[in-house]
Amino acid sequence: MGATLKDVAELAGVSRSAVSRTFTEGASVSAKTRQKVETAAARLGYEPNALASSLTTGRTKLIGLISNNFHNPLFLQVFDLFTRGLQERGLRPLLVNLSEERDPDASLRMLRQYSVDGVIVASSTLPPGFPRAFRDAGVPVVHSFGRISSMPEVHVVGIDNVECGRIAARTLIARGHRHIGFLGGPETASSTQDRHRGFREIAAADPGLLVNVTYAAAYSFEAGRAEMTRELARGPAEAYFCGDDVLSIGALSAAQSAGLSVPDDLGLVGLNDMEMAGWQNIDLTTIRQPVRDIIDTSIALVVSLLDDAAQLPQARLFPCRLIERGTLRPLKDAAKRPPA
Amino acid sequence: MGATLKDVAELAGVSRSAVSRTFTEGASVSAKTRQKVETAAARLGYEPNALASSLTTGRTKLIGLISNNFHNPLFLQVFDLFTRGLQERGLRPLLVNLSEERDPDASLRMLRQYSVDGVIVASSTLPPGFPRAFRDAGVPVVHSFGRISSMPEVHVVGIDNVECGRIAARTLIARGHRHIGFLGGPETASSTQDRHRGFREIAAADPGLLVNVTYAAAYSFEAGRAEMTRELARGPAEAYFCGDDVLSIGALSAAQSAGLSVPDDLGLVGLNDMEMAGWQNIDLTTIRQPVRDIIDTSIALVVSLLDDAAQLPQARLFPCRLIERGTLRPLKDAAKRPPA
DNA sequence: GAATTTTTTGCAACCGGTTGCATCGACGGG
DNA sequence: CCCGTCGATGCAACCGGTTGCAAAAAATTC
Repeated sequence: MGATLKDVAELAGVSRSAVSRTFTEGASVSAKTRQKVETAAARLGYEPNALASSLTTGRTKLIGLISNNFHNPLFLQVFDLFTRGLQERGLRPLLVNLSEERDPDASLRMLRQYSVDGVIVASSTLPPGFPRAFRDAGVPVVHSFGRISSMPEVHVVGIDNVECGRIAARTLIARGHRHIGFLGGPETASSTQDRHRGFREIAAADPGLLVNVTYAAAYSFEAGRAEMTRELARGPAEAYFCGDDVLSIGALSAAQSAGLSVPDDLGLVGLNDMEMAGWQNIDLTTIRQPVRDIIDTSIALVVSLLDDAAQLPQARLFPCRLIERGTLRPLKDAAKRPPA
Repeated sequence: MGATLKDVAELAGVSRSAVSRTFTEGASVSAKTRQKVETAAARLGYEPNALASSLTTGRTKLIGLISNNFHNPLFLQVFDLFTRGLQERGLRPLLVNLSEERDPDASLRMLRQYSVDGVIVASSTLPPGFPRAFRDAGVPVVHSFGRISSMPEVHVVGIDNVECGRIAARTLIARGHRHIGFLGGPETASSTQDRHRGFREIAAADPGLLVNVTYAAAYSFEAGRAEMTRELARGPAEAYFCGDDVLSIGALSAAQSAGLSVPDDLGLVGLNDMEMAGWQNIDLTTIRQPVRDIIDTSIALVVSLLDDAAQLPQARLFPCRLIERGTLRPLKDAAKRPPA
């Protein structure tokens, strides 16, 4: 359908190599031939075939962008930033949806068949087998929003979930609550486990503190609402740390339906600080995850790995911080603050 | 890095063609050679290079998935359904973010360089130049969520926005409102124009009806909230049709901040029925856009165009329907209903 | 103006596959 | 037993590019 190198070469009256060189950064071509080639190419509407060239160069500039978070509003922003960032660097995201029962191996084979130059997994969990499979294939992998470990199998960029748990617990205690709650996502999620660990650690250091721990079935509105409804029936804590903003909004909804006033009757702290947390009719106090930093770092990392895939897997983590809004009561009185 | 056809051929003791054929659907290979080849391939961890084969077959199975809606929560669902649907058919979505000032021509060239087999544009507006450029290149284009026209330049799958405007106006009138409002997105958006047309058409047929028309600066929460705040100051209608759910939620928030009770003091009808419209603490009455149907149809269409790109551009539209929730008062009394 | 260096150019091989064509062998029929 | 048929196989050319190498051309030096 489209014009090829040969067509352009013939029209311009030069060799195919000459044409190839004019389209290759930093190749040696005289101004005259370049001129001839460019007018010929323009006339034919020629575009070099990136796939054909990848055969000899060994670079496709394709990056597999893998995720299973197609229900978390935060990830719309994540996809936006990833696609923009990759595009700006001349890389093309090949999007892979790993939701549901889809066989991860099939996706893995697919990515190898398309010889992606690198892979970014944007998900808290990494499908088993991915690290080894890609290492064997020599394809760099960056795990964004992943669990930070001291001995990572692949490069990880994310937040310190344990520390988030600590921040949350400290915050709830600082607000004067003596009965606090942890409302996590699925108990099997490593992010939930890590946050619980940090939360428990701080709570345990405070004798006499009452702690409720409960888990929602999913990181979703419905699950949050259902679990909080159950919790209200069981006898709730005064304030909860929820493992995600959507979960928090579900819990908020349950509290409102029960006629409770937030933050007076029930306090809530979320996690993520997704856009809607700031909406005035939600106004969620939450712990902000530095999404932009994580993504920028992930992209920079994958770019650097393109040149040198052999770097030892590292974990890079970013600090999170509390965003004060309306679902948690303010500090009781100045006296409780540490002296300035 | 990975094993090639040649490696497998040598290990299996057959020709390269034999190997190629065992991996090609419907090629003629004896059971014996297939066996030899498969064990050799398994031993080497061989995966055929899809890009190399695309060179001769002329098919890449890559589909450009273009969008500029990376801020509308509906589109997370849209990406989910598109990626899943494409994957299930063995197609690979190459995601393109057309947000902001990015040069559409650059994306266009990129898609040609990667020889995508087809393009799906998931956006209400189509970048100018796309239709011709792709037609010239012989690449099928499907415009999802696009404006329906009787003389489409490319295949369009979407909803009838004019009819949505009519439905909204009829609904507001049926609820007994005599002063109704249209709160659109940006006035330049064709979707907004079409909806306004339908809305106005019905309103004009009802003498004595008061109509406010106003436009938000964007399809966003903040814009909806700001515009409704202004409208409340100016003297609002009794009930509004908002051009999008997020916009509606912004308007809802403005009403709540002003101390108005919804739907008693102010009625609201949104459009899209995105997931959060059903959340109990939002509970938005809205017009549902059949997202799944649009996407399934778009994918089926692009698949059929892969075999026969010459089909004349068609517009396929789906009906929308009102989803009754809590932001619009119910029908006043049974007497007003059409007799059964 | 000749000798030397540097730049430009084309040739040909190669990247990893596919495929038309001719050959080869096996098999069934007469 | 010979012939025709047909499936299986390999050869070689091709898909659309890139690149090492040597020759040609241009620029520089003396």
